[in-house]
Amino acid sequence: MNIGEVAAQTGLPAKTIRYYEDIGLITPKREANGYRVFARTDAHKLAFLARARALGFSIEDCRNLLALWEDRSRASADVRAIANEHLSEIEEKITGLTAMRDTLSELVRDCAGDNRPDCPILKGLEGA
Amino acid sequence: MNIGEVAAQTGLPAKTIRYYEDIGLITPKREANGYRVFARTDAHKLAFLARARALGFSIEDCRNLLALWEDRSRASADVRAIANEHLSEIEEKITGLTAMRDTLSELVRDCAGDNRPDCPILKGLEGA
DNA sequence: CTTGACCTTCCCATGACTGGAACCCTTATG
DNA sequence: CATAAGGGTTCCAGTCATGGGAAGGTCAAG
Repeated sequence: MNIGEVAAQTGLPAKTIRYYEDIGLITPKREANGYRVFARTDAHKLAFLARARALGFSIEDCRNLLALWEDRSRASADVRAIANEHLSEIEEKITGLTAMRDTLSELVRDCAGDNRPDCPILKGLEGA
Repeated sequence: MNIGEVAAQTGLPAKTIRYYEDIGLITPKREANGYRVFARTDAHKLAFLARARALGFSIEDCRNLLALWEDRSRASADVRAIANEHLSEIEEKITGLTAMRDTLSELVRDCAGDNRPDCPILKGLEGA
């Protein structure tokens, strides 16, 4: 399989796949002409990576998850620890964004949004 | 006012304040010795920027908001448009993160998290 | 006179890509 | 047989909003 095909299969851009090789997440073989050859296991790894990234795991988390995935004698506790850690980061982000949204939507609600210069949004940004 | 004082006042790191000067958000004067001198208006601008950044506005949004803030003949509609645009970006992010959280917490919930290798989280990442 | 706390500029690094240039390989067509 | 299209390759630079750290100038206190 060439890079284009595996890109189409996994939904990852070819550029990203090359990058993943660069940082050592995958190690596809090469043909005589220099082209990368992706074995089925490479494609599986990339699909795994695509899903993990879609769930917001960092590249380093992905590296660790991939290692656990390939380790037949892993402990599911190790996987769970990574996932749980990530889960609380996500929840923190949601909390922060929700606070932003609430503040901002109040300001927007109070703003007439017309031709006049008077603007509660700017007043809100100006000072407490 | 020197940079340290205005940093303490606004809560912005000195590095960030220098960066804001670099990209033209503020233009503090200089003393004979080369030190930046922050007038009260500079400090106000920085406080404004700190609040806008805390609400997640991009630097470019901040630049535009700052221009509107200083324009006595602005239309509040212009401010509102920027804020509304940003608001929907925030809401998109919240939606995406919430979806991640839901998927991930399901996987975590189903994972025993013990010494055994069997792991629903990895299975979930492996394929649909 | 020296110490320590400021301040300055400059360059490099982050995360996870993305864009683009310049070039090679393969196949189909005029 | 030349060429054009559509793969592939490497390498370099840019993104966003800073942060780290080096190398050095300035200033007030002891």
